[in-house]
Amino acid sequence: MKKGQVTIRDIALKLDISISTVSRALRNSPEIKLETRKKVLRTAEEMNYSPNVVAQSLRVNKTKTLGIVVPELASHFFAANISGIQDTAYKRGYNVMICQSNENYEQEKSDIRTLISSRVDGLLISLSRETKQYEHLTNLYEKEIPFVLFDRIYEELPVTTVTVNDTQGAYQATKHLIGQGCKRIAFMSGPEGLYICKKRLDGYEKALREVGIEVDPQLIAHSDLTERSNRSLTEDLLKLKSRPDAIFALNDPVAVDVMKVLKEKGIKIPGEMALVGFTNMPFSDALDPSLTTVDQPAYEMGKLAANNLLDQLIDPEGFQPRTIVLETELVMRKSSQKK
Amino acid sequence: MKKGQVTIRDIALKLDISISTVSRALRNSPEIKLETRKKVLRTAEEMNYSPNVVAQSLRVNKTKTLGIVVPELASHFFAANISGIQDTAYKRGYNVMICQSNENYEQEKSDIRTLISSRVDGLLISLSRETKQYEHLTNLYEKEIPFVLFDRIYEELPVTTVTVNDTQGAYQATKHLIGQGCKRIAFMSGPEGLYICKKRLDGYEKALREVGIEVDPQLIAHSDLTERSNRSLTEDLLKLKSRPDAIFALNDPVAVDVMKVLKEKGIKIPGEMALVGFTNMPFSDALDPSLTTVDQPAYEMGKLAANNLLDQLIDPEGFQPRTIVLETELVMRKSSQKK
DNA sequence: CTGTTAGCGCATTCAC
DNA sequence: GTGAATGCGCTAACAG
Repeated sequence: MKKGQVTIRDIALKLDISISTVSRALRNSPEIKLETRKKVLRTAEEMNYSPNVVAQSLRVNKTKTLGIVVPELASHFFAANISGIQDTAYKRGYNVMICQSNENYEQEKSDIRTLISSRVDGLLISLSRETKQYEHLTNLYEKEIPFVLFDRIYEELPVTTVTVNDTQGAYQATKHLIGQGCKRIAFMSGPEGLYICKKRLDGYEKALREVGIEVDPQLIAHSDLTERSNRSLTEDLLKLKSRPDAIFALNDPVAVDVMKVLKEKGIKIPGEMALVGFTNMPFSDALDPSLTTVDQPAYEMGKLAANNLLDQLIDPEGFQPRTIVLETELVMRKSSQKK
Repeated sequence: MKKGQVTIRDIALKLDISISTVSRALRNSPEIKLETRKKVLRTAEEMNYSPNVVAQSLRVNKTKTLGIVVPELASHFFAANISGIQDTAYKRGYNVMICQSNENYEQEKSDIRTLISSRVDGLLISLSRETKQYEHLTNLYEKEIPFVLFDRIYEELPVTTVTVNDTQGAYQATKHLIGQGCKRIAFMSGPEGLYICKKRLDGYEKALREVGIEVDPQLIAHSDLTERSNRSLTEDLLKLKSRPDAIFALNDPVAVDVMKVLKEKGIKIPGEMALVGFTNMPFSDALDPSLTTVDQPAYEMGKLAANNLLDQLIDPEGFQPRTIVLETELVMRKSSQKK
C-alpha cells in the first residue's frame, strides 16, 4: 500500500470544499448539487483517486469480502467451485479471500480464525477430510457469522448447504454397471467419515439391494485418497478369490489411479473390469478408455453457494437456511460399456 | 462481520486497565509486565477476542494481504500457482485476495483497480491472453505499488518476473522429436502476442535450425486456445500435402485436443504422428498414449513469486527486481517415443 | 511499566 | 446543499 494515495481530504483541499461534500458526491448522494458532484468526480478522476476500502470497511463495519476455505486449491473440482464463487461475488461487488486447509483440521480452524480477523462478511466452507469435530462451525453459528457449506458439508447445523445429490449419482453409476451385466461391483471409497463417502456409499448400496445383490464388505475399500493408497487397494481387490468385474470409484482422480493399475496388469477395460468415476473432470473424456463418470456441476455449485450467502448478507432478516441439492448426470463413456 | 465482536476496549474495561496496555500486551510488547500480559491474554481468550485486522490495517497503512490476478482459476496450472502463493503467504502472515480476468483485458484492469482499492500490499499478476497494452502495469509501477509478474509476463518494466525457461523447454521438446527421427515437426501455438508463445516459438525454431531443418510457416499454427480452434487447426495440419510427422503443442490441454483428433482419424501415436505437450498437468501420464511433455513447476513458481514479493514488501530499500527463470524438464513418455 | 492523546480515511449525524 | 464534528478499532508517540 502506498503512502502517496490520494484521499477525499486531498480532493476537498484542492476544490476548497469540505470533506463531507466530497464523500457525499463520491457516493452519489442525492442532496449534492449536480455541478459540485461533477466537479468532484472529475478531480477525483484527475487525481487518480482510489477509495480506501479499508477505511470504508472500518466505518461501516462491512468489508464486502467473502472468505473461502477449501481443502485444496489445485484440484479441479475446488478450483471450479472457487471460480464460480469469485465470478458471482465480483459481479455483486464483493471480493474473495481464499485459504486452503490442505485437508488438515487444525489448518482449517486457523483459516477460519484468520478470515474472521479479516472481518469477512461471510464464509464459504468445504471441510477437510480430517475434520471430525465441528466446534469451529457451531462457534461461527453462535457468533452469528453467516456461512455456507458446500460439497464437504456438516449437516447438523441450520445453515445453507450446497451439494450434489451424491446418493443419486452413486445410485445411477451403480445401476448403470448392473445394466452392463456386472455382478460384483466394488466401491473404491475414501475416508469413512467424509460426507460424500457416506452419501455415495448409500447410493451404491441402494442400487445393489434393489436388484437383490448382497452388499459384500470385501468390495468396499476406504482409501485415504493418495495415489499410493488408491493403487494398493486396487491391487487388493484384484487379489480377491472372487474378483470384482466392475469398480465404481469415489471420484475421477481415484478412477485414474485404478485405471493405471488395471492397465499395468493388462486387465481389459471395460471387458474384464468396468470402471466408473465421479466428477467429470476435464480430460476424463481423453483417457483411454474414456471414463464413464457422474458429472458434478462445480462452477454452478460455487455460484449457487455464493449467491445464497450474498442474499443472506443483504437481507439477514428474510433469511432462511436452504439445503440445496444439485442433480447429477451420468456421462456414459467407454470405460463401462460392455455392449 | 458481526456487531458483537469484542474489542480491546472491552478487554480493557473488564480488566480496568487502559486500552493501550491491552494493545501492547496483545502484541507482546516487551515493556509490559509479564503478569499483566498473561492476564490480558487470558481474558482475550475467554472473551473470544479476535483482533480487527481492518482497524489495524487502517492504522498501520498495511493490510498484510496480497492481490492475485490470473487469467483463469479452473486451470490446473494457475490453480497450482495460486496454491504455492497462498501457502507461502499464509506462512509469512499474509492473506491473499484473488481475482480472475477470464482472459479479458478490461476485466484485468478492473481487477487490479479493485485490489488497489482494497489496499493490498502487493500484487502478483499473470496477464490475460488479450492483454496487448500495458498502461495498467506502468501505472502500478509509477505509483510504486509493488508487484511481481509470473508466467504471462511483460518484460519492459524493471519488476520481478518469474517464468520457466520457455525457450529452453520448447527447445528440449523439439530436439527430442528430432532425435526420434521426426522430419516435419509442427508447432501448435497460441495467440501470437502471448509471451509464452513467442518464447516457445523461439526454442522450437532454434532446435530446427540447429540441425539444418528449415522453419516452415505452414507448420506453425496459432490457436485461440479453444477446443474448437485446436481441433480445426489440427485438421488443417493433417490436410497439408506434406503432412507433419510430429506436433509440438503449446501446452497439455492443446495436446489433448490434438490427440483426440488424431485418434478419431485413426492416426497412430507416436507411429504416424509423435506428440509432445507442455506443462505436465495431472493425468497427462494417464492419457493413452501417455503424453510426453515439458514439466513446469507451477507450485514452485507461485512460491517463488510470493516469496520475492514479500521480501520486497519487508525490505523495500534493499529491493532489486529479479528475473527468475526456472528450468524445465522434459518428461519422456509414450506419445513421442518411436523407438 | 502504564495511561493519555491523537489520528489512520471515511460515512454520518447534526447544524446551518 | 454544505460544513463541522464524531467515531469505527487500533497503534504509536508522548508523558509520567
